[in-house]
Amino acid sequence: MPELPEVETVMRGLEPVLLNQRIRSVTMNRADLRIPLPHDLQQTIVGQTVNRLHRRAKYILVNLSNAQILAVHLGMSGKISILPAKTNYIAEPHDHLLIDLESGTRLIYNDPRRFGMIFTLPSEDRYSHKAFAHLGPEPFSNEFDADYLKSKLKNKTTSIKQALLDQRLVVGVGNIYACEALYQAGIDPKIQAGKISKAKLASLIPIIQDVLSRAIKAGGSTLKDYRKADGELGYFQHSFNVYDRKGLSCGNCDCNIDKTGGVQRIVQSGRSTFFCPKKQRTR
DNA sequence: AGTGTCGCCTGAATGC
DNA sequence: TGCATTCAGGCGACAC
Repeated sequence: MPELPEVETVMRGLEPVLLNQRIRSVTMNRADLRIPLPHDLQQTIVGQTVNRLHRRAKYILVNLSNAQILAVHLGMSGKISILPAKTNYIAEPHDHLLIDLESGTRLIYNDPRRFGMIFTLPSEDRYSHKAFAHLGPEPFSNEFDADYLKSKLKNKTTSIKQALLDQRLVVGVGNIYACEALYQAGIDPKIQAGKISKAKLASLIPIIQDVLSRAIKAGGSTLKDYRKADGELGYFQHSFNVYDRKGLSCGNCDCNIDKTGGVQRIVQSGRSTFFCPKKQRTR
């Protein structure tokens, strides 16, 4: 379940391998992802050199020498592994796309649930493309400040938890880090987004940034489906305060779990929310 | 326009 | 044991 830290980690892992490399060939084993691989992927990217890698929201963007961008979204279960040159490739189930570089390195896109997305776009369409046009600010940008948050959430009747998951408000925050940030801010995930004071929202911003940057430092979180680009495990999951801790103590817990029942799990529009009812009461 | 719900998809975990 | 059900969740599509 890659969120911003996981995508950033994968992007950083790919950068040294891909930068200034020429794409030698592409093998599409299976194109019918939920959003199908473009049929002209091969002719768009083969022979091109990688000029730059970056990240926008949960997309990895690869700038190519022909002014096209290769965009990769890992969806729920997408993984990219790096097979060094002269290493024997052992095919795994769900290896949908192989990209071979001039260096001999092979990149393998594997995605059991096929929720991921891979497509190309002209770099000039970077802001107008429908995948990116609606996206809100990056959580580390200056634009993402208390004034912005307060004005965007004004009169919002939806819960703060759901609001944080909306990529039009701010990008990169998914279910795990929304839960963790609200815990750290002491905000009740159920309360209406429009009812939170500006001061409280102001405090939430550096907390979101802190949770995300600590997760990036730890190499992301390893859950059922996600690993770093080099196949090693991220370890931020060991730092969860509330996520996936139903009935257990929260991070800074000093409550009597036998009495309180510990971390609670509720479902908000089909998504699990984990929170500590004692520490998250702020409105 | 804003909000809520569903479907996509597979594998792991759980239930009977 | 084995089969069936539930759950995970990012995002697009759709309904109201």
